[in-house]
Amino acid sequence: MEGSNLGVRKGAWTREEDDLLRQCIENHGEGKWHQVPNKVGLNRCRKSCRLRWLNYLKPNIKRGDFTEEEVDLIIRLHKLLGNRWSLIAGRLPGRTANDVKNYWNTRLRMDSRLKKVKDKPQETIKAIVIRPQPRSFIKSSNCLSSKEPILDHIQNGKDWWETFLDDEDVFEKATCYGLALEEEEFTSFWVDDMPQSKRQCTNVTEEGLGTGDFSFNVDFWNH
DNA sequence: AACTCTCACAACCGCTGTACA
DNA sequence: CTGTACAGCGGTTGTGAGAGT
Repeated sequence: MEGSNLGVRKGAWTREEDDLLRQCIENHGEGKWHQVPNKVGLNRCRKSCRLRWLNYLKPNIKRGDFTEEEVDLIIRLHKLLGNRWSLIAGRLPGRTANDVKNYWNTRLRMDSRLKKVKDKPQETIKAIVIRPQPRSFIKSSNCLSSKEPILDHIQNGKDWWETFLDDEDVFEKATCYGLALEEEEFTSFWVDDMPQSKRQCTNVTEEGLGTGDFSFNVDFWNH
């Protein structure tokens, strides 16, 4: 049973433990966390290993203070998504869910900037969260529309975004999320299951943004 | 110098969702 | 359909450093 690992070490990680974990991930890759302790002789539970890697050891983790832009994004996303820290962190390259959560709990919860947003009259801010749902893409026209027929077009076993990047006039199906803050012209769009490194952020100029009637013009670029 | 308090961050715990037999 | 194992998430706690008294 989880949590009853008698004799498993707890508390702060040592440099040696970090090295063992890093070595294990480099050799075997991420995932299969339950096997990690045995593979390298780490006396830690799989949760502890996973957390240490994701929050501290993983390459590309950004250290240091959050920028104004990041803080602004956190506030906006939290207003839309609530305490869904992993989703919020997913929009902040190099930041972890734990980082965002800690930052929120220690510095932003009582921040005056939040109060400003909260105090705005309800009719001046309209946050629209497009829940995960299938959309179709037409690359050639840089257009995304729910009115297009959704095609189950799976090509050569590739992930859909691979073909999306390679080919012209490719229709693909995906589950996507969209966010839009009316008035402040903040809009973003991302696609579920797309690896962070390959995610495409978008500038979205919206027309008729509302329930069931989407018509986006999308500028794509790669990270 | 010694003690207390506060804050930021690391880590743990309990729970949920999912895959699979 | 049910039980089990696992990954992942959010809430909470522990801890160390620095500031204040």
